[in-house]
Amino acid sequence: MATIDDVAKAAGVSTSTVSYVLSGKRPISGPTRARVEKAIRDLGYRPHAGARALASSRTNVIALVAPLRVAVNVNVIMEFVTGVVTAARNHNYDVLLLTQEDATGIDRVSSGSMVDAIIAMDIEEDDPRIPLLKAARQPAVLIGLPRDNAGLSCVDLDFFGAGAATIRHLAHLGHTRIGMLGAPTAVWQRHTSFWDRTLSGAHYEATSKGVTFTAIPCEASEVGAHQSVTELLRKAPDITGLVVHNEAALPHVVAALRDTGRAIPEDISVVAICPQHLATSQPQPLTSVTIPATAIGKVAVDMAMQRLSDPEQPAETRLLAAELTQRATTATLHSAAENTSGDTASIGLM
Amino acid sequence: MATIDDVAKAAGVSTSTVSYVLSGKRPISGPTRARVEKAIRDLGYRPHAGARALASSRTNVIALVAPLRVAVNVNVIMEFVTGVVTAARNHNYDVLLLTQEDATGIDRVSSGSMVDAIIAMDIEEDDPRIPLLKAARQPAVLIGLPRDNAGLSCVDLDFFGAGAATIRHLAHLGHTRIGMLGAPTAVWQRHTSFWDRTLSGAHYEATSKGVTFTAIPCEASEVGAHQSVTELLRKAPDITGLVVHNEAALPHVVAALRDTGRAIPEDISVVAICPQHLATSQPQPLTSVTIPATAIGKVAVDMAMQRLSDPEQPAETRLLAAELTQRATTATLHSAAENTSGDTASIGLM
DNA sequence: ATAGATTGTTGAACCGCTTCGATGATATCG
DNA sequence: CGATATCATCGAAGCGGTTCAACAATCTAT
Repeated sequence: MATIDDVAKAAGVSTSTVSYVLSGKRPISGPTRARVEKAIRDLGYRPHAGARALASSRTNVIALVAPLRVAVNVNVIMEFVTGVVTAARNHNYDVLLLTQEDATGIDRVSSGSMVDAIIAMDIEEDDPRIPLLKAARQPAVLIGLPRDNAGLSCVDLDFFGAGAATIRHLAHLGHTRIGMLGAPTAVWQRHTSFWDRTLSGAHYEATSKGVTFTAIPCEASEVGAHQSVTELLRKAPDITGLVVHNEAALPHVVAALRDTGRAIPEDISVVAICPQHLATSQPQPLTSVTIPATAIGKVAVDMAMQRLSDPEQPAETRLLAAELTQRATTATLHSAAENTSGDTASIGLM
Repeated sequence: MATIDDVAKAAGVSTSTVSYVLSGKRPISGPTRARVEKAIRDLGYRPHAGARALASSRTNVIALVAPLRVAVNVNVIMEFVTGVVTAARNHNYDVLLLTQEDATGIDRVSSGSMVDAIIAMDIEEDDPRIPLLKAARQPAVLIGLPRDNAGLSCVDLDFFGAGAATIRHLAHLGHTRIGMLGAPTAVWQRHTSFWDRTLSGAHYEATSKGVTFTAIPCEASEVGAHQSVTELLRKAPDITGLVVHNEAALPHVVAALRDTGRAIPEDISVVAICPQHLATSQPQPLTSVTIPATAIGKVAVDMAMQRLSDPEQPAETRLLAAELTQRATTATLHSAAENTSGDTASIGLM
């Protein structure tokens, strides 16, 4: 492997000149720069990452802490990861992948100076990683919103707004009895931050709009989806609107509703909170609030880069606005009443 | 950050002694070792990864090249990644994540000495990455089996054997008209290695067992699955056995078969090639050949480590034996005949 | 013509660790 | 008892870059 000295020799300049050509931190005359660049090309020279990291205290690597268990939401996670990796490359950064499960990971890569910044996803309200991230010498960006985020940058979809938007949309269409199928019980109990916030937003909007609102958990499997639909319809048999915030269960929920003889959107309107491709790839495109996973990943990287370039930069929290797109699965209660018994309509007036 | 010199000073020894305590490459007396270890603990010392890499030409990082596009088989990919990351940690290695799309990635991390080895997944017959991997100074391990694998280590499920096993199983149950739904057209055309081999194995076994065999592609979506099922039943209306090698389409295929009025396994036996959790999590557990993704990821890492510890170690190819597990979706043609018209049975005798 | 500023390049120190050869102290043997 | 082997530790030379102070050469203003 050619070293920087080999290049310098070949170009007839000092090693520092080569370094400055590479980094652009000092002006180099045209002819000199050309000679150096030729030598680099001829020798196929590539700076040694370790040497560079040692001398400059920059690794050009960021750590990404991701939940790699076979999770309910692999699709969403994958999209986050893709967004992060792609954005990182645009800043000339590579990504070191850590699993949530490897508790020592954060400390290891941080105090070992393996990375310049850390991005952690799937953050819970009281996430055990928070103290580690605060203690790290490198800036950290969380994808999610923990209870205590002092000194840490956070990005996420405005899930409170997302929850509210779904209710507002359904209420606007005339629905007054609304149900919600959410995360699996485990996520619910873990107080994963996104889920708590969706629920609050929905509750808040339901209260202020005066509509009844019933939310229950939903497992990710086909069987679980059927059970949850059954239970929800038992608890609140008169609902005409349903919010589903569970990517994995989505298709099964739709199927289960049909199995009960309910037509979508004639008998029941359905709005999802999920990545866009999931909403549009269904046989009947779903009205949905998009989870812009790729965009969030990109913002996370950008925030990390910002804090690297200006260490004085204070931590900030950025919540991306929720946008609801109406597709084929929601309709006004009025038009629904045309195709169904008067019961539903009268209930709507209660 | 404390350096090795700080530790040496605190322990009253030379820096090299500290280094040898850490690496164990030279014997150190009990008392000395104890003093050094105490100093390390007191100072919270962690070796600087860059410095270490520079001095030892070992980074303790491996690169993993993964297809991060939202692929049909996110679940499987995720499982490979998990297997690799977990296994890597057991060897005290971290994982740098590269995307397939970033063509420069392999060369960058290789010639920049960012990693000690490279693992590439989702290999095609004539994969454009092969020349890059051969040119790399670091050992490479492929998950998949390209046409030309000289000098490269490969691991994969024995997909030829898997394809053969599905046919053998169905033939053993008396089925003589067998259909197969495979990868999407794109994968088929790309000659992704696993799919070609499954097909060959199935064909080979079908020929030798004298059963008729019809395979067509299948897209990953619900709509695509329905279309493929319809087309297959048009081309080969008399099939009593079906092999599905397409994780994403699996549940939709099952649903589509039911929609045609066929009961599983009474009217048609179904065997899948997919990760185990997918087969068992269906409402009706599927007879399947397991894709042991986690295990393959682990083997890939182990092979890489082996070649690192002994550079003379020649490249080898390891194909994990395919194992078929019978569950609820396959039955003998005889018992099927009891519940169906004589037509099927007579065709079975042809 | 000369002091001062600007531009382009260099030499050398340093980043933090590994590893090899050397050294002194003990143990082993004929 | 002296010669030799063994054990534990040390000093110093890299590994391959970055960066700073300094210097030479050229340009501007007086």
